[in-house]
Amino acid sequence: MLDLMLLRRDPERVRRAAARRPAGADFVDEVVRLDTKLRAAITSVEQLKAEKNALTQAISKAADRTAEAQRLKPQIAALDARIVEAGAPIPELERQIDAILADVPNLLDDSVPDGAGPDNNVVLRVSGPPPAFGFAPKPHWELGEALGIVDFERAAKLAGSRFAVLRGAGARLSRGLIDFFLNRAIERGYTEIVPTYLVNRKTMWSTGQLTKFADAMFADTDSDLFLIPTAEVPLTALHGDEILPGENLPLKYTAYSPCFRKEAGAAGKDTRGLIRLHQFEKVELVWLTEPAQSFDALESLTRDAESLLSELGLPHRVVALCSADVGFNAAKTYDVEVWLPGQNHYREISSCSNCTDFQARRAQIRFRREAKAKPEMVHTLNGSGLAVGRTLVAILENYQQEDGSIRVPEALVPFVGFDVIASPGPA
RNA sequence: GGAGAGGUGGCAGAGUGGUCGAAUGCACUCGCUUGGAAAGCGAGCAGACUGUUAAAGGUCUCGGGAGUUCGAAUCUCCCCCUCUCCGCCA
Repeated sequence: MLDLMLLRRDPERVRRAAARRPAGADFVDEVVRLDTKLRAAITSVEQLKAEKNALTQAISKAADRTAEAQRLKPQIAALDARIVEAGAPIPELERQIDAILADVPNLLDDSVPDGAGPDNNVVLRVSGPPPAFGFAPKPHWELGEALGIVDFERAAKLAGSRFAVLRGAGARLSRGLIDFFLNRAIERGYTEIVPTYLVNRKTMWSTGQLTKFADAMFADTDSDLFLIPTAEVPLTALHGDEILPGENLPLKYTAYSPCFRKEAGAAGKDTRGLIRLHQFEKVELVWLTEPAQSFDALESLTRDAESLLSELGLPHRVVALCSADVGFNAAKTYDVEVWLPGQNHYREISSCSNCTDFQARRAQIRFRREAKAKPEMVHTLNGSGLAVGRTLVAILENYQQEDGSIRVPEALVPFVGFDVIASPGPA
């Protein structure tokens, strides 16, 4: 949520920044108009209430309260009527302002490149040339099914399309990756969390997932609980409605979690393979920082994600998302993309975002610089470190050999207990 | 699932209709004291909005919402949450 104060004080600045988004800046004038009316109404109500409170106080201080109450009743009743009248427009004005602001995306950072779509994203660095193969590399779904370690047919039987079952060495590879990712995060100073995988509506709203733009999430309407689409939600909201001591910042959290997404807007996209499923595994990285540190933190967070790919020997690159591609919550986003030789393109494997104070304001995550200082909003950042399924895809495709077997990246061998996958197992 | 208890400031915990944004204790901040510390003493210490150069001042908040009343932390109703006991269970 944008800062209404900023909108009041400097609507021109908000207008300029918001205009860079496809959503545009039309809301600015409307919000300013509504807010001006709202504040006028509030001011008059408060003045009238002050008058009424003075009379009420007079009663409580009177020698004969009953008599004084009788005497002042008509005046108080008159004030009550005026309070009701002056306050009548307030709920509707607040509702309108909230409804507008709730769906306005975060303001982009100045460093975000302009662009109309993914083609305008800027490649910042490339880890190295993609490896050359002495044969035609296969896509991971062919490799995985031939080895018997990925089973789409039985997953469809169990749950439908966009699900996969891992078997034997595939399952162990997935589990080993989770362990590897978590260990590396801990080594880099992250605190591991086992969060809830279901969250309530308020939590989901507070991290910006519940907007009119959001694809529907899996939910239990009976209890009004939502399956998390990413551990970003519980990790970011962990300190919601709290005021943190400034010296505790930055806070760095990591968590493994399953992620559930309906993918309602992705019909027909990535229908084969493990790329886009209703259920997948991910290790998430989240930072809470002081405002001045958040953009340095974004660089650091992105390096953390990249380092995992480097250690696994997976070719990758980092791109800065352009103005049209940065998501609702973020002021700036770097995507880390891994090379998939079986499909001959780069594919997002981690999306690292600085959400500045946007989620913090929704979730009310604040900090105090010093003991008596006024609370300020923290900045929140998140990124995958990494998406487990997509890493598994990258390993299958990059480490495939001509006979269809898969070498296990050296760094991962201690975590999975074998160095080649030639059959489903026992491996 | 059954029965009961309870939600007050960072924590503990008073407060059952007015002078209560709220006693007291702990924690915390500053000062005094001290060679230094502890103890002791003094002062401060909730958040939001409004207002102002800054302030003063004002409004709201005692889980959330609605109501009774001139006046609600306190009374009534609804909702949410937590805890205890019993049952069941990974």
